[in-house]
Amino acid sequence: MPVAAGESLDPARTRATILAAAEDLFYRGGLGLPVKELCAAVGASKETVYRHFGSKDGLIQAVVVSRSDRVIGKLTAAAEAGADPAARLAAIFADLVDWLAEPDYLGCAILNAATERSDIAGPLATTHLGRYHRLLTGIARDAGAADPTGLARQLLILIEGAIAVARHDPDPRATGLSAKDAALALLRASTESSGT
Amino acid sequence: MPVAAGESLDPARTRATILAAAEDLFYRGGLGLPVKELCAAVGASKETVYRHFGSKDGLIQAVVVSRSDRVIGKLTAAAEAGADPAARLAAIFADLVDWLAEPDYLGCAILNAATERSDIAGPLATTHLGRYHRLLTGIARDAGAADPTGLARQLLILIEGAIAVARHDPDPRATGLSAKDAALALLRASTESSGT
DNA sequence: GCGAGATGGTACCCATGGGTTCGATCTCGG
DNA sequence: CCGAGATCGAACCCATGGGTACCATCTCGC
Repeated sequence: MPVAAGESLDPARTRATILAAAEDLFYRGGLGLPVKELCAAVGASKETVYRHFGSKDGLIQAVVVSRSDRVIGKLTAAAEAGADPAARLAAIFADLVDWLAEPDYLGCAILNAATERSDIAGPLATTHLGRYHRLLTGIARDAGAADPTGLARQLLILIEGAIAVARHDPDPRATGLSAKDAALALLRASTESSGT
Repeated sequence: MPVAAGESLDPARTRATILAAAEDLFYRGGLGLPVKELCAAVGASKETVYRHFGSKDGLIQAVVVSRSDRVIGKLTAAAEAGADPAARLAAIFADLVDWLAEPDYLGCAILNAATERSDIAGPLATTHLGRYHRLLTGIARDAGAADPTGLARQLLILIEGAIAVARHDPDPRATGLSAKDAALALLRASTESSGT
């Protein structure tokens, strides 16, 4: 299915198609994927890819940014769903558990990219984790935690830890549930000691 | 400093030297390091490297196995140092904090390798985390936790989470300390609810 | 001192893969 | 209906890097 076969020949759409395919293929097979294979998968020519992204490094950067935006967006939505902070946190961890248990789960795409290409993805990973931490801090603050940023740091550690461990775990669901239990226990402990 | 310049020309020693250098260089720059550069760094010829390790993949495998053995060994020693379980756990996390704060800290070499070459290092990472979990389970059991394997899973998540987050954190020490606090809190909670 | 095995150094082979170029084709706005 | 821009496909260029071959040299045990 070529990018522009009988279709609208829309550059923006072409770019989006390539970006989506790259995001998927890079996640599944690593950033070492040859551009040629990406082209074959998406039915695009190398010239088109390089016209839209300049270089493979540019493509990698675009992929990571896109991924981070989507993850944070989805997370923000999940965090706004529940009424009380505990429920919102539980919702976030429930989503996490489901994700970890997916058969083609392969860890955090952003941190994976940072490992493979720290020059490009390292700073993006820092930004990503910063956004993540800010989001969790909001929840911790709403819950009335004594030290919101500290609790948020612990929650972030639990999330990323579960993401890392589940990848090489025979029972990823159990790992996710353990993280969830720990998160709720820490939230409880943090709110008990201070005022409601 | 060539491997066998005026020295003992001992194959085992040569192998160990190459392995140590590869472990260091792979950690700092990733597994993409050309064999040629490793040779230049250690003063060995490619022929020697390939005679000892067969292929670059063989070298990578040997490096990861070596690293896992050393980490588990060091950890076992740290876990046997303290008297009571809480102290042993605190010692493990204290070491962790120091490690995370090192200037050239770059995350867990084994999980990094698994990200770059899951075909080789993936199974080794699973084994590594299994060993880690077993070790923590021992501590949790000694501490009288209600669910030793569950608590151990949480502790492992905290450790690996801190390792992952600290890598892209402007304040890695704070991240390590947060993980330590969380670990001790979870240990306390887990032992309070059951009998001493 | 002498032969076997280990090593360094170098040159080499070749597959891979990023990036470019060019011509033919297609779509769309004017 | 026609030109501008987008696209495909394929050929091409070239740097990189894994792996091999060869040779001189060195060490060590006999």
